Amino acid sequence: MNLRDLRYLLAVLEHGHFGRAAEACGVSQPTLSVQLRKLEAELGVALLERGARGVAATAACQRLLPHVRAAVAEADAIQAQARSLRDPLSGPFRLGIIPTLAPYLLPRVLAALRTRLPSLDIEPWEDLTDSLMERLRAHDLEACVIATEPNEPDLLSRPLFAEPFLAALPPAHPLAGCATVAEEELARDILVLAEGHCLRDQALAICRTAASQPMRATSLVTLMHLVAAGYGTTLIPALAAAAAREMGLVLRPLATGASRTLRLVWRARSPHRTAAEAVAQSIIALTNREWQTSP
Amino acid sequence: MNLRDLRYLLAVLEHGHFGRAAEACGVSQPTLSVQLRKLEAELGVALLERGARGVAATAACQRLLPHVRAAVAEADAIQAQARSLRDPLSGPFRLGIIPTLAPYLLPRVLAALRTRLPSLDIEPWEDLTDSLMERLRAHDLEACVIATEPNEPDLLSRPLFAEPFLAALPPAHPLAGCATVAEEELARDILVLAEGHCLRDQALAICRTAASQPMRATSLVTLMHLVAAGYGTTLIPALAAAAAREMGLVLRPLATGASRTLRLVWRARSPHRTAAEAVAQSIIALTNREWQTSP
DNA sequence: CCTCTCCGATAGAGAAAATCTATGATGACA
DNA sequence: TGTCATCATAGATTTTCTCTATCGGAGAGG
Repeated sequence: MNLRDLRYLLAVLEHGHFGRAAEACGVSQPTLSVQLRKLEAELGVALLERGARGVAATAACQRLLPHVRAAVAEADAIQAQARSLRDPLSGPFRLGIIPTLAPYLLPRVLAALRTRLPSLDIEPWEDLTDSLMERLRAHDLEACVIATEPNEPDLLSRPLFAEPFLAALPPAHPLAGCATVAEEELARDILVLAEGHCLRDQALAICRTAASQPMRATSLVTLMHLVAAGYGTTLIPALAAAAAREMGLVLRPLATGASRTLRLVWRARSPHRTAAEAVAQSIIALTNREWQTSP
Repeated sequence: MNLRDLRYLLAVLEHGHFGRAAEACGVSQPTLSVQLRKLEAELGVALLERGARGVAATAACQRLLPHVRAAVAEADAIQAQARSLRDPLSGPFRLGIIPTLAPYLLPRVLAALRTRLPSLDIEPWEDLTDSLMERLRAHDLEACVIATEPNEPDLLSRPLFAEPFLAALPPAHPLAGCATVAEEELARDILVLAEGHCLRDQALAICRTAASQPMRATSLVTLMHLVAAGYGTTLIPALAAAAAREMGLVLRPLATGASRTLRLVWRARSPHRTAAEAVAQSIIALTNREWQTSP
């Protein structure tokens, strides 16, 4: 069975006339005649009653008609939706982001991304790096923003921007008086996130220490509350600075100026790589401008 | 766009593998490869991401997928329903019947018709002859049972049985004592149905008179009530005899034994003519047996 | 590091299907 | 009883699909 023949059938019924239906379909009258006879033969059911004064649907045909119309309507829907998805910079784009970045980056770029890529339907998805990469491989995400290098042959990535780390201290902390903080000093009472957060590993690596804290924090906000309450110090990424300051923390640059590099990662063969590149480009442009206007 | 290609797409997504999908579809792997590329080109959208380890749907494809599945499901529904309609003695069969016959004939034959033609879905439609014929011509009915000859070139008909007329009298009526009633005598105070009922015209013709009654009755039951109440006499078809007797009317054969002939009528070119003939045949057989068992 | 294997893409030939033009058949209508 | 309108049919042509054979790339494993 063929959608074309179903359309022929609907046309003949609509016009009640093979010739006019053929014209409407842009084919010759014998074509309709042959194809509809073939359709009747295939279904084993007489669909049309050919009278001297026009053509009418048989009762059997009337029973089938709702399904015929539905099938044709679904086909039309496929084409209509495909038309709106035709632009590579359109359609759904599921974007994974790590939790230590999402709440601080998204408010800054999401609205602007919608303006720059109006047909791209960016659906943010927040999770830990490993989960994001797994979803990316499983085609459940089109791209993700992470702070590590993916190092997989199937994946491509592009650096977006470097985000400096800052020492976050309670106001009363001895180091709060220094202009910069040496990583080794921070190490003494540093608090880090729960396992799985890349920021945890990076903080420990930068401070050349291992974690031994009794508290478990699964978000930066929790961590900053702990610091504000005087349990210790921590290392936060620069984009979280405003939130930290609002909580009364003192922020100091690190002695080495260590930073993490955020990257956009996507599957090398993904048909959405064009969109991914465009998203990367846009985030780069937006964050560069941001750094300048509100450092 | 083609239903076949949509099925190919679903198969590839289901198997995640062109080769196995091709086998499932009963075609070669290049066929799927070519056809699906063509489908992607036609829609202008990348549907599949071909990876080293299998094939996956793109985000665009996932948006289209519900419509694709729906279109294929509707096509399957068409074929399934067509299969059940394949038998010419199956499917809906809208059968028109005149009001002076329907309530008396249908109870006698409908159940038996269902037994004899179990897949034929007989839907009775009661109306006056003219309306029935109009609906028949308009393909809103497959056939009708009427008491007149259609006399139209597009229509075929077949006599079902002859139904004698009986004089219906109130018990106190002078003619109630006679074994038979002469039509001229009945004519004096005969009551007939409203205009449009063929029985009205036939009764008046048989009695060689014209109607001049003040009362208007649109059903035999009403008419019989009028007779029972002593407003006059009437002529009823034999199948209504039992109902008339139950109302206390006296029934007498007519002197001439006049009767009406019921006919089944259908469109000469209707694809349901086989069913129509079968229905006619069945009614003939059933009523013949009926006459014998309960005259 | 190199081969081996697996998988999808491609090319070209062949088969199948759809379509066209021309014409036939049938019934309505004047 | 022609004439018109309408759908069906025939045969040629074009388009589309499908096949076999083969290519090329990417992992896997020695």
